[in-house]
Amino acid sequence: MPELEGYFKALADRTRLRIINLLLTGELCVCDIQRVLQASQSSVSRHLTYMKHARLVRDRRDGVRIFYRLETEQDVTVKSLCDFLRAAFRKDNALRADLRQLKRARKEGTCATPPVETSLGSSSRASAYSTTRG
Amino acid sequence: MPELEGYFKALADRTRLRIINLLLTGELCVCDIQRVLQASQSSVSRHLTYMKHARLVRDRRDGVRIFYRLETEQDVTVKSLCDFLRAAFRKDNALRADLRQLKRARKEGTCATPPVETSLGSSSRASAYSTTRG
DNA sequence: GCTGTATATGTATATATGCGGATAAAGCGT
DNA sequence: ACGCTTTATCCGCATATATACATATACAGC
Repeated sequence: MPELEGYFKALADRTRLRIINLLLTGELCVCDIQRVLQASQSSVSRHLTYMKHARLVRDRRDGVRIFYRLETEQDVTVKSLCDFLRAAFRKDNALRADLRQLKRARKEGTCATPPVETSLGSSSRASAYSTTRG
Repeated sequence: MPELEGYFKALADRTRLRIINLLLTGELCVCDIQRVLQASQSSVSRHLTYMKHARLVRDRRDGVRIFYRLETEQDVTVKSLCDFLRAAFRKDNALRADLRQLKRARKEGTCATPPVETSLGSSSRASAYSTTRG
């Protein structure tokens, strides 16, 4: 019930802060987060589940993938919390580095934003499934 | 070094949130906090020490007492964090109740704000020491 | 220096939580 | 139905931390 404490518990971990940092740029699926952060799959999944229970993020299924995004529409508190985080994260070099990695990953093609198809699939992403258009 | 995580760790506990809620109204000494929150002395002291190490609060000695206040002048991040907290705390009934208790305590006379001396010491506070005027 | 008050800390215990590796479950394509 | 991919969960282990009780420290006044 005291969900405020829950928010802070959810924020009290480095890995989760890194994940939120990425999600502040938009929706992402688990495997993208895993790749950008170079973290183990179980770790990323567990942290996302944790934040889901804390009502910090929301998930959405699209085929095999689960996309996560910040819970900003529903909850006003989370919204202002994210505003604070966005400002505070700018001062953190490691988090900025993660964002650069994400940008690089987006160019190669993440699940969320498929690669710009100049001719055809030229990305080195190893994935047997199409991203959205099933 | 990643102090942001430290802030959130410090906020990820109900008792510490209650303490911060009180400190948002101004400086307080340990015994006042203890009395208002009805918490054990060691608990209050430990939590304050924890938040001091996290650089969320600052302490100041005055005689026997140690006064704690939020670290809002020094750190801009803490300042905006406190702005967020002030707004979020208003929605929490238990925290509002704590504030009412604090107000009541202030009337009887806390260490921080001694009772209004209409004639002489009429408060029931059990304390052998004067508050500031030593 | 002794007494009493205020605060901090030591110890022991219980609980929470992080992690990696393995495994399970769900969905897609053939 | 089977295999592959993605995600979630289970297991064992290590660490962190909240708590209560007891004790130690710091300070003021006599």
